[in-house]
Amino acid sequence: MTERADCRASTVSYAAGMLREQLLSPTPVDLRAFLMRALRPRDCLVQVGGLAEVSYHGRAASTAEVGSYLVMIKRDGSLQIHTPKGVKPMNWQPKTDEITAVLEEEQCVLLASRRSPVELVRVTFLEVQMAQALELNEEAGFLLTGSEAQMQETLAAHPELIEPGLRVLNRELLVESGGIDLYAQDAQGRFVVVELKRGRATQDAVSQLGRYVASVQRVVGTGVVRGILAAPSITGPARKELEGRGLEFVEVNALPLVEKRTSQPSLF
Amino acid sequence: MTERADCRASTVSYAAGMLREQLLSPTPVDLRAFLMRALRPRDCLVQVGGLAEVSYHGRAASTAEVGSYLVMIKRDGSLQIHTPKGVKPMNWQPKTDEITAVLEEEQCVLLASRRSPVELVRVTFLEVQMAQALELNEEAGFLLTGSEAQMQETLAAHPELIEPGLRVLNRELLVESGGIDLYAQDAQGRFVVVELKRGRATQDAVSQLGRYVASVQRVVGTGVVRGILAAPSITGPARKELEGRGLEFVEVNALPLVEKRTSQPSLF
DNA sequence: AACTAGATTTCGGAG
DNA sequence: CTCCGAAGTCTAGTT
Repeated sequence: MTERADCRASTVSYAAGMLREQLLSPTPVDLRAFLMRALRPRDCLVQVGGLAEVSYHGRAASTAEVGSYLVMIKRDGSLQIHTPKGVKPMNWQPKTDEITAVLEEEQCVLLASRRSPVELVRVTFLEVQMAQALELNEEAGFLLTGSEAQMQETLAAHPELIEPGLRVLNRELLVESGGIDLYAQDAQGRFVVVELKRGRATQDAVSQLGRYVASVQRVVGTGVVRGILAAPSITGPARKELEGRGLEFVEVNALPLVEKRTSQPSLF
Repeated sequence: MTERADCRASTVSYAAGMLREQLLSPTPVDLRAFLMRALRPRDCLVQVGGLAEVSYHGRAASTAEVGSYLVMIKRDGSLQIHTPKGVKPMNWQPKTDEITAVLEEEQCVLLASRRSPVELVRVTFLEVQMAQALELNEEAGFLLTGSEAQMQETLAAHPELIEPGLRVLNRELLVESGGIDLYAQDAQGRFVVVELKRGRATQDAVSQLGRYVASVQRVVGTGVVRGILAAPSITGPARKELEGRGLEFVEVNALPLVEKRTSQPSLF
Protein backbone atom coordinates (compact mmCIF):
# COMPACT_ATOMS: atom_id res chain seq x y z
CA MET A 1 0.00 0.00 0.00
CA THR A 2 2.74 2.40 0.90
CA GLU A 3 4.50 1.25 -2.20
CA ARG A 4 1.54 2.23 -4.30
CA ALA A 5 1.32 5.56 -2.58
CA ASP A 6 4.95 6.11 -3.40
CA CYS A 7 4.36 5.12 -6.95
CA ARG A 8 1.73 7.75 -7.45
CA ALA A 9 4.31 10.39 -7.37
CA SER A 10 7.00 8.56 -9.27
CA THR A 11 7.92 9.93 -12.63
CA VAL A 12 10.82 8.87 -14.76
CA SER A 13 12.23 11.24 -17.34
CA TYR A 14 15.28 10.97 -19.54
CA ALA A 15 16.63 13.41 -22.02
CA ALA A 16 17.77 10.55 -24.22
CA GLY A 17 16.73 6.95 -24.35
CA MET A 18 13.47 5.33 -25.10
CA LEU A 19 11.29 5.69 -22.05
CA ARG A 20 10.65 9.41 -22.09
CA GLU A 21 8.22 9.47 -19.26
CA GLN A 22 6.35 7.04 -17.08
CA LEU A 23 3.68 7.43 -14.42
CA LEU A 24 2.62 4.72 -12.03
CA SER A 25 -0.89 4.84 -10.64
CA PRO A 26 -1.48 8.47 -11.61
CA THR A 27 -4.51 10.40 -10.51
CA PRO A 28 -7.06 11.26 -13.20
CA VAL A 29 -5.80 14.82 -13.20
CA ASP A 30 -2.18 13.76 -13.61
CA LEU A 31 -3.08 11.24 -16.27
CA ARG A 32 -4.94 13.83 -18.28
CA ALA A 33 -2.05 16.25 -18.03
CA PHE A 34 0.36 13.52 -19.07
CA LEU A 35 -1.74 12.57 -22.05
CA MET A 36 -2.07 16.11 -23.28
CA ARG A 37 1.66 16.60 -22.86
CA ALA A 38 2.67 13.32 -24.44
CA LEU A 39 0.21 13.34 -27.33
CA ARG A 40 0.58 16.94 -28.40
CA PRO A 41 3.99 16.70 -30.13
CA ARG A 42 2.97 13.50 -31.94
CA ASP A 43 6.51 12.25 -31.67
CA CYS A 44 6.25 9.29 -29.36
CA LEU A 45 4.29 6.17 -28.68
CA VAL A 46 1.98 6.50 -25.70
CA GLN A 47 0.61 3.63 -23.68
CA VAL A 48 -1.83 3.52 -20.81
CA GLY A 49 -2.63 0.32 -18.97
CA GLY A 50 -5.21 -0.28 -16.32
CA LEU A 51 -8.87 -0.62 -15.57
CA ALA A 52 -11.03 1.06 -18.14
CA GLU A 53 -14.30 1.03 -19.98
CA VAL A 54 -14.36 1.33 -23.76
CA SER A 55 -17.01 2.20 -26.26
CA TYR A 56 -17.00 2.60 -30.00
CA HIS A 57 -19.54 4.18 -32.31
CA GLY A 58 -19.11 4.31 -36.04
CA ARG A 59 -19.42 1.71 -38.76
CA ALA A 60 -20.71 -0.49 -35.98
CA ALA A 61 -20.99 0.03 -32.24
CA SER A 62 -19.39 -1.74 -29.34
CA THR A 63 -19.01 -1.54 -25.62
CA ALA A 64 -16.52 -3.22 -23.35
CA GLU A 65 -17.24 -3.50 -19.68
CA VAL A 66 -14.74 -2.48 -17.05
CA GLY A 67 -11.62 -4.57 -17.47
CA SER A 68 -7.85 -4.43 -17.83
CA TYR A 69 -6.82 -2.97 -21.12
CA LEU A 70 -3.66 -1.65 -22.66
CA VAL A 71 -4.18 1.42 -24.81
CA MET A 72 -1.57 2.30 -27.42
CA ILE A 73 -1.45 5.54 -29.36
CA LYS A 74 1.19 5.85 -32.03
CA ARG A 75 2.79 8.92 -33.57
CA ASP A 76 0.54 8.77 -36.61
CA GLY A 77 -2.52 9.08 -34.40
CA SER A 78 -3.50 5.45 -34.73
CA LEU A 79 -5.09 3.95 -31.65
CA GLN A 80 -5.43 0.39 -30.47
CA ILE A 81 -6.82 -1.12 -27.33
CA HIS A 82 -5.50 -4.51 -26.37
CA THR A 83 -6.93 -7.23 -24.17
CA PRO A 84 -4.74 -9.98 -22.67
CA LYS A 85 -5.29 -12.18 -25.71
CA GLY A 86 -4.88 -12.17 -29.44
CA VAL A 87 -3.02 -10.16 -32.00
CA LYS A 88 -6.04 -8.16 -32.99
CA PRO A 89 -6.96 -5.27 -30.71
CA MET A 90 -10.40 -5.22 -29.12
CA ASN A 91 -10.96 -1.71 -30.41
CA TRP A 92 -8.91 0.41 -32.73
CA GLN A 93 -8.82 3.41 -34.99
CA PRO A 94 -6.38 3.39 -37.92
CA LYS A 95 -6.43 7.15 -38.28
CA THR A 96 -7.67 9.76 -35.88
CA ASP A 97 -8.58 13.30 -36.77
CA GLU A 98 -8.73 14.43 -33.20
CA ILE A 99 -7.57 12.87 -30.00
CA THR A 100 -8.17 14.47 -26.64
CA ALA A 101 -8.20 13.67 -22.96
CA VAL A 102 -10.84 15.26 -20.78
CA LEU A 103 -11.96 15.05 -17.20
CA GLU A 104 -15.47 13.78 -16.71
CA GLU A 105 -16.96 13.04 -13.33
CA GLU A 106 -13.50 12.89 -11.81
CA GLN A 107 -12.28 10.41 -14.37
CA CYS A 108 -9.88 10.81 -17.25
CA VAL A 109 -11.56 10.06 -20.56
CA LEU A 110 -9.73 9.58 -23.83
CA LEU A 111 -11.64 10.53 -26.96
CA ALA A 112 -10.42 9.55 -30.40
CA SER A 113 -12.60 10.72 -33.25
CA ARG A 114 -12.57 10.52 -36.98
CA ARG A 115 -14.67 11.95 -39.78
CA SER A 116 -15.33 9.93 -42.90
CA PRO A 117 -16.36 7.57 -41.68
CA VAL A 118 -17.65 9.21 -38.53
CA GLU A 119 -16.23 7.19 -35.69
CA LEU A 120 -15.55 7.70 -32.03
CA VAL A 121 -13.62 5.60 -29.56
CA ARG A 122 -14.09 6.54 -25.95
CA VAL A 123 -11.93 5.17 -23.16
CA THR A 124 -12.87 5.91 -19.57
CA PHE A 125 -9.94 5.22 -17.30
CA LEU A 126 -11.01 4.08 -13.85
CA GLU A 127 -7.81 2.87 -12.24
CA VAL A 128 -4.66 3.42 -14.22
CA GLN A 129 -1.60 1.47 -13.21
CA MET A 130 0.86 2.64 -15.79
CA ALA A 131 1.16 5.37 -18.38
CA GLN A 132 4.24 5.84 -20.49
CA ALA A 133 5.63 7.73 -23.43
CA LEU A 134 8.12 5.80 -25.50
CA GLU A 135 10.51 7.16 -28.05
CA LEU A 136 10.47 4.79 -30.96
CA ASN A 137 12.30 6.70 -33.58
CA GLU A 138 14.79 4.64 -35.51
CA GLU A 139 12.87 3.52 -38.54
CA ALA A 140 14.48 0.95 -40.74
CA GLY A 141 14.10 -0.98 -43.92
CA PHE A 142 11.62 -3.81 -44.12
CA LEU A 143 11.60 -6.46 -46.82
CA LEU A 144 8.91 -9.03 -47.40
CA THR A 145 9.28 -12.00 -49.71
CA GLY A 146 6.63 -14.37 -50.88
CA SER A 147 3.85 -11.95 -51.70
CA GLU A 148 1.60 -12.50 -54.65
CA ALA A 149 3.26 -9.55 -56.36
CA GLN A 150 6.63 -11.34 -56.23
CA MET A 151 5.04 -14.54 -57.44
CA GLN A 152 3.63 -12.61 -60.37
CA GLU A 153 7.02 -11.19 -61.18
CA THR A 154 8.65 -14.60 -61.14
CA LEU A 155 5.98 -16.22 -63.27
CA ALA A 156 5.90 -13.34 -65.74
CA ALA A 157 9.61 -13.92 -66.28
CA HIS A 158 9.24 -17.71 -66.36
CA PRO A 159 5.77 -18.53 -67.70
CA GLU A 160 7.03 -22.03 -68.58
CA LEU A 161 6.62 -22.78 -64.87
CA ILE A 162 2.89 -22.60 -65.53
CA GLU A 163 2.88 -24.33 -68.89
CA PRO A 164 5.41 -24.93 -71.67
CA GLY A 165 4.96 -22.55 -74.56
CA LEU A 166 3.00 -19.96 -72.59
CA ARG A 167 3.73 -16.34 -73.55
CA VAL A 168 2.74 -13.51 -71.23
CA LEU A 169 1.00 -10.59 -72.95
CA ASN A 170 0.05 -8.46 -69.94
CA ARG A 171 0.37 -8.19 -66.19
CA GLU A 172 -2.43 -6.63 -64.17
CA LEU A 173 -4.52 -6.17 -67.29
CA LEU A 174 -7.62 -4.23 -66.38
CA VAL A 175 -10.92 -5.52 -67.65
CA GLU A 176 -14.39 -4.46 -66.58
CA SER A 177 -14.57 -6.91 -63.70
CA GLY A 178 -11.13 -6.20 -62.27
CA GLY A 179 -7.43 -6.77 -62.84
CA ILE A 180 -6.13 -9.94 -64.48
CA ASP A 181 -2.91 -11.11 -62.84
CA LEU A 182 -1.40 -12.54 -66.02
CA TYR A 183 -2.89 -12.40 -69.48
CA ALA A 184 -1.20 -14.80 -71.87
CA GLN A 185 -1.37 -16.89 -74.99
CA ASP A 186 -0.68 -20.61 -75.11
CA ALA A 187 1.30 -22.65 -77.66
CA GLN A 188 -1.84 -23.01 -79.79
CA GLY A 189 -2.46 -19.25 -79.73
CA ARG A 190 -5.43 -19.44 -77.39
CA PHE A 191 -5.81 -16.62 -74.89
CA VAL A 192 -5.17 -17.57 -71.29
CA VAL A 193 -6.27 -15.78 -68.13
CA VAL A 194 -4.07 -16.68 -65.15
CA GLU A 195 -5.17 -15.96 -61.60
CA LEU A 196 -2.49 -16.30 -58.95
CA LYS A 197 -2.87 -17.10 -55.29
CA ARG A 198 0.01 -17.18 -52.84
CA GLY A 199 -1.85 -19.57 -50.58
CA ARG A 200 -4.41 -22.32 -50.97
CA ALA A 201 -6.93 -21.34 -53.62
CA THR A 202 -10.58 -21.10 -52.54
CA GLN A 203 -13.94 -20.92 -54.28
CA ASP A 204 -13.57 -17.15 -54.24
CA ALA A 205 -10.49 -17.42 -56.40
CA VAL A 206 -12.41 -19.61 -58.85
CA SER A 207 -15.20 -17.01 -59.00
CA GLN A 208 -12.65 -14.31 -59.62
CA LEU A 209 -11.06 -16.28 -62.44
CA GLY A 210 -14.50 -17.03 -63.85
CA ARG A 211 -15.37 -13.33 -63.95
CA TYR A 212 -12.15 -12.47 -65.75
CA VAL A 213 -12.56 -15.23 -68.30
CA ALA A 214 -16.11 -14.08 -68.98
CA SER A 215 -14.94 -10.48 -69.41
CA VAL A 216 -12.22 -11.50 -71.84
CA GLN A 217 -14.61 -13.79 -73.66
CA ARG A 218 -16.97 -10.86 -74.21
CA VAL A 219 -14.14 -8.88 -75.78
CA VAL A 220 -12.49 -11.65 -77.77
CA GLY A 221 -15.74 -13.01 -79.09
CA THR A 222 -15.78 -16.46 -80.60
CA GLY A 223 -12.26 -17.71 -79.78
CA VAL A 224 -11.63 -20.04 -76.88
CA VAL A 225 -10.39 -18.37 -73.66
CA ARG A 226 -8.69 -20.58 -71.11
CA GLY A 227 -8.63 -19.86 -67.40
CA ILE A 228 -5.82 -21.08 -65.19
CA LEU A 229 -5.71 -20.83 -61.42
CA ALA A 230 -2.08 -21.01 -60.33
CA ALA A 231 -1.51 -21.61 -56.63
CA PRO A 232 0.43 -23.90 -54.30
CA SER A 233 -2.76 -25.83 -53.55
CA ILE A 234 -6.53 -25.74 -53.88
CA THR A 235 -9.42 -26.67 -51.61
CA GLY A 236 -11.67 -29.59 -52.56
CA PRO A 237 -14.83 -27.57 -53.23
CA ALA A 238 -12.84 -25.02 -55.23
CA ARG A 239 -11.45 -27.78 -57.45
CA LYS A 240 -14.95 -29.11 -58.09
CA GLU A 241 -16.28 -25.66 -58.93
CA LEU A 242 -13.26 -25.06 -61.15
CA GLU A 243 -13.65 -28.25 -63.11
CA GLY A 244 -17.38 -27.74 -63.42
CA ARG A 245 -16.67 -24.44 -65.09
CA GLY A 246 -14.04 -25.84 -67.45
CA LEU A 247 -11.21 -23.98 -65.78
CA GLU A 248 -7.79 -25.36 -64.88
CA PHE A 249 -5.51 -25.61 -61.88
CA VAL A 250 -1.72 -25.50 -61.96
CA GLU A 251 0.42 -26.00 -58.89
CA VAL A 252 3.04 -23.33 -58.34
CA ASN A 253 4.91 -22.34 -55.19
CA ALA A 254 4.88 -18.84 -53.81
CA LEU A 255 8.06 -19.10 -51.81
CA PRO A 256 11.05 -20.22 -53.86
CA LEU A 257 12.33 -22.85 -51.41
CA VAL A 258 14.28 -21.72 -48.38
CA GLU A 259 17.92 -22.70 -48.60
CA LYS A 260 19.14 -24.86 -45.77
CA ARG A 261 21.67 -23.11 -43.62
CA THR A 262 24.66 -25.34 -43.07
CA SER A 263 26.76 -22.73 -41.30
CA GLN A 264 24.85 -22.90 -38.04
CA PRO A 265 23.19 -25.79 -36.28
CA SER A 266 19.43 -25.50 -36.21
CA LEU A 267 17.94 -24.48 -32.90
CA PHE A 268 14.91 -26.68 -33.27
CA MET B 1 24.75 9.07 -18.56
CA THR B 2 24.84 8.42 -14.89
CA GLU B 3 21.11 8.22 -15.03
CA ARG B 4 21.29 5.45 -17.58
CA ALA B 5 23.90 3.66 -15.53
CA ASP B 6 21.58 3.86 -12.55
CA CYS B 7 18.73 2.60 -14.62
CA ARG B 8 20.52 -0.57 -15.56
CA ALA B 9 20.13 -1.84 -12.11
CA SER B 10 16.65 -0.53 -11.50
CA THR B 11 13.95 -3.09 -11.03
CA VAL B 12 10.43 -2.48 -9.90
CA SER B 13 8.41 -5.26 -8.37
CA TYR B 14 5.00 -5.22 -6.77
CA ALA B 15 3.05 -8.02 -5.25
CA ALA B 16 -0.15 -6.48 -6.48
CA GLY B 17 -0.79 -3.91 -9.17
CA MET B 18 -0.26 -4.00 -12.83
CA LEU B 19 3.40 -3.40 -13.49
CA ARG B 20 4.85 -6.58 -12.09
CA GLU B 21 8.39 -5.98 -13.14
CA GLN B 22 10.36 -3.54 -15.21
CA LEU B 23 13.94 -3.30 -16.35
CA LEU B 24 15.53 -0.25 -17.87
CA SER B 25 18.46 -0.75 -20.20
CA PRO B 26 19.13 -4.32 -19.09
CA THR B 27 22.16 -6.30 -20.21
CA PRO B 28 21.52 -9.16 -22.63
CA VAL B 29 22.00 -11.62 -19.78
CA ASP B 30 19.51 -9.81 -17.55
CA LEU B 31 17.04 -9.44 -20.37
CA ARG B 32 17.17 -13.13 -21.15
CA ALA B 33 16.65 -14.01 -17.51
CA PHE B 34 13.76 -11.59 -17.30
CA LEU B 35 12.10 -12.99 -20.40
CA MET B 36 12.38 -16.57 -19.21
CA ARG B 37 10.99 -15.56 -15.84
CA ALA B 38 8.20 -13.39 -17.20
CA LEU B 39 7.11 -15.65 -20.04
CA ARG B 40 7.16 -18.96 -18.21
CA PRO B 41 3.97 -18.55 -16.14
CA ARG B 42 2.06 -17.24 -19.15
CA ASP B 43 0.10 -14.97 -16.88
CA CYS B 44 1.18 -11.53 -17.91
CA LEU B 45 1.75 -9.31 -20.88
CA VAL B 46 5.41 -8.78 -21.65
CA GLN B 47 6.82 -5.87 -23.58
CA VAL B 48 10.31 -5.12 -24.73
CA GLY B 49 11.24 -1.92 -26.45
CA GLY B 50 14.50 -0.94 -28.04
CA LEU B 51 16.86 -1.47 -30.93
CA ALA B 52 16.39 -4.81 -32.58
CA GLU B 53 16.55 -6.78 -35.76
CA VAL B 54 13.62 -8.97 -36.77
CA SER B 55 13.18 -11.80 -39.19
CA TYR B 56 10.23 -13.99 -40.07
CA HIS B 57 10.01 -17.24 -41.96
CA GLY B 58 6.79 -19.05 -42.57
CA ARG B 59 3.86 -18.39 -44.84
CA ALA B 60 6.08 -15.67 -46.24
CA ALA B 61 9.49 -14.38 -45.20
CA SER B 62 10.62 -10.99 -44.05
CA THR B 63 13.54 -9.16 -42.55
CA ALA B 64 13.63 -5.85 -40.77
CA GLU B 65 16.87 -3.98 -40.38
CA VAL B 66 18.03 -2.65 -37.04
CA GLY B 67 15.47 -0.17 -35.76
CA SER B 68 13.36 0.78 -32.75
CA TYR B 69 10.60 -1.69 -32.17
CA LEU B 70 8.17 -2.53 -29.43
CA VAL B 71 7.67 -6.24 -28.90
CA MET B 72 4.48 -7.39 -27.17
CA ILE B 73 3.88 -10.92 -26.00
CA LYS B 74 0.49 -11.71 -24.56
CA ARG B 75 -0.59 -14.43 -22.17
CA ASP B 76 -1.93 -16.60 -24.95
CA GLY B 77 1.50 -16.68 -26.60
CA SER B 78 0.57 -14.27 -29.33
CA LEU B 79 3.39 -12.01 -30.41
CA GLN B 80 3.42 -8.68 -32.16
CA ILE B 81 6.19 -6.31 -33.10
CA HIS B 82 5.23 -2.70 -33.51
CA THR B 83 6.82 0.15 -35.40
CA PRO B 84 5.99 3.81 -34.67
CA LYS B 85 3.15 3.78 -37.17
CA GLY B 86 -0.03 1.98 -37.98
CA VAL B 87 -2.40 -0.37 -36.23
CA LYS B 88 -0.95 -3.42 -37.91
CA PRO B 89 2.26 -4.76 -36.41
CA MET B 90 5.31 -5.10 -38.63
CA ASN B 91 5.66 -8.74 -37.61
CA TRP B 92 3.39 -10.97 -35.60
CA GLN B 93 2.41 -14.49 -34.70
CA PRO B 94 -1.18 -15.15 -33.63
CA LYS B 95 -0.29 -18.29 -31.71
CA THR B 96 3.06 -19.61 -30.63
CA ASP B 97 3.88 -23.17 -29.77
CA GLU B 98 7.20 -22.36 -28.26
CA ILE B 99 8.77 -19.15 -27.19
CA THR B 100 12.30 -18.92 -25.90
CA ALA B 101 15.02 -16.41 -25.22
CA VAL B 102 18.59 -17.44 -25.89
CA LEU B 103 21.98 -15.79 -25.81
CA GLU B 104 23.72 -15.66 -29.16
CA GLU B 105 26.97 -13.86 -29.72
CA GLU B 106 26.42 -11.86 -26.55
CA GLN B 107 22.95 -10.77 -27.62
CA CYS B 108 19.57 -11.78 -26.36
CA VAL B 109 17.51 -13.40 -29.09
CA LEU B 110 13.80 -14.09 -28.83
CA LEU B 111 12.54 -17.06 -30.80
CA ALA B 112 8.83 -17.61 -31.33
CA SER B 113 7.94 -20.69 -33.30
CA ARG B 114 4.80 -22.39 -34.45
CA ARG B 115 3.94 -25.61 -36.20
CA SER B 116 1.09 -25.71 -38.64
CA PRO B 117 1.88 -23.58 -40.34
CA VAL B 118 5.59 -23.76 -39.63
CA GLU B 119 6.63 -20.27 -38.72
CA LEU B 120 9.45 -18.63 -36.86
CA VAL B 121 9.85 -15.08 -35.69
CA ARG B 122 13.31 -14.16 -34.53
CA VAL B 123 14.07 -10.95 -32.67
CA THR B 124 17.67 -10.02 -31.98
CA PHE B 125 17.80 -7.35 -29.30
CA LEU B 126 20.76 -5.04 -29.70
CA GLU B 127 20.07 -2.23 -27.27
CA VAL B 128 17.06 -2.66 -25.05
CA GLN B 129 15.72 0.41 -23.29
CA MET B 130 12.76 -1.07 -21.51
CA ALA B 131 11.39 -4.47 -20.64
CA GLN B 132 8.28 -4.91 -18.56
CA ALA B 133 5.78 -7.48 -17.37
CA LEU B 134 2.25 -6.17 -17.03
CA GLU B 135 -0.59 -7.80 -15.21
CA LEU B 136 -3.60 -7.45 -17.43
CA ASN B 137 -6.00 -9.84 -15.88
CA GLU B 138 -9.49 -8.48 -15.51
CA GLU B 139 -11.31 -9.76 -18.52
CA ALA B 140 -14.70 -8.35 -19.21
CA GLY B 141 -17.68 -8.60 -21.47
CA PHE B 142 -17.51 -7.19 -24.95
CA LEU B 143 -20.56 -6.49 -27.05
CA LEU B 144 -20.60 -5.57 -30.70
CA THR B 145 -23.69 -4.29 -32.46
CA GLY B 146 -24.23 -3.97 -36.16
CA SER B 147 -22.61 -7.20 -37.27
CA GLU B 148 -23.98 -9.28 -40.08
CA ALA B 149 -25.10 -11.85 -37.52
CA GLN B 150 -27.35 -9.27 -35.88
CA MET B 151 -28.68 -8.19 -39.23
CA GLN B 152 -29.51 -11.82 -39.95
CA GLU B 153 -31.33 -12.10 -36.65
CA THR B 154 -33.41 -9.01 -37.36
CA LEU B 155 -34.29 -10.04 -40.89
CA ALA B 156 -35.09 -13.60 -39.87
CA ALA B 157 -37.62 -12.16 -37.45
CA HIS B 158 -38.91 -9.62 -39.96
CA PRO B 159 -38.48 -11.06 -43.45
CA GLU B 160 -41.10 -8.62 -44.72
CA LEU B 161 -38.32 -6.03 -44.59
CA ILE B 162 -36.83 -7.89 -47.53
CA GLU B 163 -40.07 -8.63 -49.36
CA PRO B 164 -43.76 -8.90 -48.41
CA GLY B 165 -44.86 -12.48 -48.06
CA LEU B 166 -41.38 -13.91 -47.62
CA ARG B 167 -41.15 -16.82 -45.17
CA VAL B 168 -37.79 -17.88 -43.75
CA LEU B 169 -37.15 -21.62 -43.81
CA ASN B 170 -33.55 -21.74 -42.58
CA ARG B 171 -30.72 -19.63 -41.29
CA GLU B 172 -27.14 -20.56 -42.08
CA LEU B 173 -28.31 -23.50 -44.17
CA LEU B 174 -25.27 -25.48 -45.19
CA VAL B 175 -25.03 -26.47 -48.82
CA GLU B 176 -22.00 -27.86 -50.63
CA SER B 177 -20.61 -24.45 -51.50
CA GLY B 178 -21.05 -22.88 -48.07
CA GLY B 179 -23.62 -21.50 -45.66
CA ILE B 180 -26.71 -19.69 -46.94
CA ASP B 181 -27.53 -16.70 -44.72
CA LEU B 182 -31.29 -17.00 -45.15
CA TYR B 183 -33.15 -19.68 -47.04
CA ALA B 184 -36.75 -18.74 -47.69
CA GLN B 185 -39.85 -19.11 -49.80
CA ASP B 186 -41.68 -16.23 -51.47
CA ALA B 187 -45.44 -15.55 -51.74
CA GLN B 188 -45.57 -17.68 -54.89
CA GLY B 189 -43.83 -20.57 -53.16
CA ARG B 190 -40.54 -20.14 -55.03
CA PHE B 191 -37.37 -20.86 -53.08
CA VAL B 192 -35.27 -17.81 -52.26
CA VAL B 193 -31.60 -17.65 -51.31
CA VAL B 194 -30.77 -14.47 -49.42
CA GLU B 195 -27.19 -13.30 -48.99
CA LEU B 196 -26.65 -10.50 -46.47
CA LYS B 197 -23.92 -7.91 -46.35
CA ARG B 198 -23.56 -5.38 -43.57
CA GLY B 199 -21.73 -3.00 -45.88
CA ARG B 200 -21.74 -2.17 -49.57
CA ALA B 201 -22.12 -5.35 -51.60
CA THR B 202 -19.33 -6.18 -54.07
CA GLN B 203 -18.87 -8.55 -56.98
CA ASP B 204 -17.62 -11.12 -54.51
CA ALA B 205 -20.97 -11.09 -52.76
CA VAL B 206 -22.69 -11.63 -56.11
CA SER B 207 -20.41 -14.61 -56.80
CA GLN B 208 -21.20 -16.02 -53.41
CA LEU B 209 -24.92 -15.67 -53.97
CA GLY B 210 -24.53 -17.21 -57.43
CA ARG B 211 -22.77 -20.25 -55.97
CA TYR B 212 -25.49 -20.77 -53.38
CA VAL B 213 -28.28 -20.42 -55.92
CA ALA B 214 -26.56 -22.94 -58.17
CA SER B 215 -26.16 -25.36 -55.26
CA VAL B 216 -29.82 -25.08 -54.33
CA GLN B 217 -30.82 -25.34 -57.96
CA ARG B 218 -28.96 -28.65 -58.23
CA VAL B 219 -30.90 -29.98 -55.25
CA VAL B 220 -34.31 -28.55 -56.06
CA GLY B 221 -34.13 -29.53 -59.71
CA THR B 222 -36.57 -27.90 -62.12
CA GLY B 223 -38.21 -25.29 -59.88
CA VAL B 224 -37.16 -21.65 -60.04
CA VAL B 225 -34.71 -20.52 -57.36
CA ARG B 226 -34.44 -16.80 -56.71
CA GLY B 227 -31.33 -15.13 -55.34
CA ILE B 228 -31.52 -11.92 -53.34
CA LEU B 229 -28.59 -9.86 -52.23
CA ALA B 230 -29.68 -7.78 -49.23
CA ALA B 231 -27.35 -4.95 -48.25
CA PRO B 232 -27.40 -1.23 -47.49
CA SER B 233 -25.89 -0.54 -50.93
CA ILE B 234 -24.17 -2.16 -53.88
CA THR B 235 -21.28 -1.21 -56.16
CA GLY B 236 -21.95 -0.46 -59.80
CA PRO B 237 -20.10 -3.43 -61.28
CA ALA B 238 -21.70 -5.73 -58.74
CA ARG B 239 -25.15 -4.56 -59.78
CA LYS B 240 -24.34 -5.22 -63.44
CA GLU B 241 -23.01 -8.68 -62.67
CA LEU B 242 -26.04 -9.37 -60.51
CA GLU B 243 -28.56 -8.34 -63.13
CA GLY B 244 -26.69 -10.24 -65.80
CA ARG B 245 -27.11 -13.36 -63.73
CA GLY B 246 -30.79 -12.79 -63.06
CA LEU B 247 -30.27 -12.13 -59.37
CA GLU B 248 -31.86 -9.38 -57.32
CA PHE B 249 -30.82 -6.62 -54.96
CA VAL B 250 -32.80 -5.39 -51.98
CA GLU B 251 -31.73 -2.42 -49.90
CA VAL B 252 -31.72 -3.05 -46.17
CA ASN B 253 -30.02 -1.16 -43.40
CA ALA B 254 -27.46 -2.92 -41.28
CA LEU B 255 -27.85 -0.95 -38.10
CA PRO B 256 -31.48 -0.98 -36.95
CA LEU B 257 -31.73 2.09 -34.79
CA VAL B 258 -29.27 3.63 -32.40
CA GLU B 259 -31.24 4.97 -29.49
CA LYS B 260 -30.55 8.58 -28.74
CA ARG B 261 -29.23 9.17 -25.29
CA THR B 262 -31.17 11.96 -23.70
CA SER B 263 -29.63 11.63 -20.26
CA GLN B 264 -26.30 13.18 -21.22
CA PRO B 265 -25.48 15.96 -23.60
CA SER B 266 -23.58 14.79 -26.66
CA LEU B 267 -19.89 15.61 -26.70
CA PHE B 268 -19.76 16.32 -30.41
C1' DA C 1 -14.46 9.31 -53.91
C1' DA C 2 -15.30 4.63 -55.82
C1' DC C 3 -13.75 0.25 -56.63
C1' DT C 4 -10.73 -3.86 -56.67
C1' DA C 5 -7.94 -7.17 -54.59
C1' DG C 6 -4.19 -8.78 -51.44
C1' DA C 7 -3.01 -10.06 -46.66
C1' DT C 8 2.14 -13.97 -42.96
C1' DT C 9 -4.93 -11.25 -43.08
C1' DT C 10 -7.23 -12.80 -37.86
C1' DC C 11 -10.98 -15.03 -35.82
C1' DG C 12 -14.66 -18.12 -35.01
C1' DG C 13 -17.56 -21.94 -36.29
C1' DA C 14 -19.04 -26.19 -38.49
C1' DG C 15 -18.08 -30.90 -40.07
C1' DC D 1 -7.81 -31.09 -39.11
C1' DT D 2 -10.01 -28.67 -43.28
C1' DC D 3 -13.02 -25.45 -45.06
C1' DC D 4 -15.69 -21.41 -45.11
C1' DG D 5 -16.91 -16.68 -44.41
C1' DA D 6 -17.19 -12.30 -41.60
C1' DA D 7 -14.56 -8.30 -40.22
C1' DG D 8 -15.72 -1.65 -37.50
C1' DT D 9 -11.38 -5.97 -41.50
C1' DC D 10 -6.66 -2.75 -43.07
C1' DT D 11 -3.90 -1.25 -46.81
C1' DA D 12 -2.32 -0.14 -51.33
C1' DG D 13 -3.22 0.93 -56.02
C1' DT D 14 -6.01 2.52 -59.91
C1' DT D 15 -9.74 5.03 -62.18
